Amino acid sequence: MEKAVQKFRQYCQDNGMRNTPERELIIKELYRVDEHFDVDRLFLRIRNRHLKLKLSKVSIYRAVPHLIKAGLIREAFSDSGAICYEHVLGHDHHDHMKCLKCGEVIEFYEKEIDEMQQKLCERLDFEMVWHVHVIGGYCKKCGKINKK
Amino acid sequence: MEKAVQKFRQYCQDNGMRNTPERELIIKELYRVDEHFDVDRLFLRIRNRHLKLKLSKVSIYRAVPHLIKAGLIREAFSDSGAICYEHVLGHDHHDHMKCLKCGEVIEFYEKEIDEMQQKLCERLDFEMVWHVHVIGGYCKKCGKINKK
DNA sequence: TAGCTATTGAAATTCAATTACAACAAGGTT
DNA sequence: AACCTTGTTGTAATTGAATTTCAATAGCTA
Repeated sequence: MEKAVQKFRQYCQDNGMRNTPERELIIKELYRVDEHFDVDRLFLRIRNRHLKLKLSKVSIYRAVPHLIKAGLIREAFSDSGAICYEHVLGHDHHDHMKCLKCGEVIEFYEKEIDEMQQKLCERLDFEMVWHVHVIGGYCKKCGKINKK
Repeated sequence: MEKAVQKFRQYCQDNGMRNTPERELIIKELYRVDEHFDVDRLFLRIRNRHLKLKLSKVSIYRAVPHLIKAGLIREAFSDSGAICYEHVLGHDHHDHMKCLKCGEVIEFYEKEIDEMQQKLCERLDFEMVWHVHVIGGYCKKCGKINKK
């Protein structure tokens, strides 16, 4: 977590930005829990945990693009309208499955898929910056039966 | 195109729904042009082409889930807030690359990636219903130089 | 410490998408 | 063919995520 704060401080330096308590609070709360989150969820978490401090939701919205550029978080998938993010620091790259019934999110990593993707891009002269690979379906528990 | 209309009529029958001129108009305009589209773009296309007819945008919003279930269209990717759809009928499955500079959308299909994805799901006992695989980056034309 | 300017929070705004509701019409029933 | 049930439509209001505006505030550097 401290690593994340450090990295963001560096990012601020490099980009003529200021390091503010609000941003540090966001990053600390962000990295305190290793879960997918959207802006609203993170906002509520901060509100509940730091009752003394006030932090506007707008500041989180404003911080997100920087956090992404700084390499702290990335978009994971979107969930009923809101974008869900996840940690990057200390996490290997992975993609997601999402159960359409219970909502569970399963992380997966297939080296070979990633490699083929990379080769494909090279073949097409396409310089990949990011990719999203989400699989929707029914998890082991929810199975084929209750598709609803 | 007529095939699409037919298929939707069948879908209506099967689901106790009514076949209306509005829905047929949507499908016809939808299948007249083979392009990615979002609700707003489709709405404007219909408005401009059929000046005499009035069709509410809400009707398109309401039709979309049915068109998806009926197997006529599917979500392709989302583009600055709005969801983009594409034809399913008469199109092989494919995924998308999107140039971050010029916005060009490149369709790709890698049999092996799809197969590995399928195997992965079987291994995890996950019943895949859909998947999204979008690669963002810079196309051949926009190259590495002008990243913005 | 002064001062430039990035950052903040509150409120207003945008924009896609959904919902409420009254009028309408499709299509089976008599 | 008129009737009636009920799915569908359009208008307008509403939701909800995300962005913008703007005045007040506070980092940072000289």
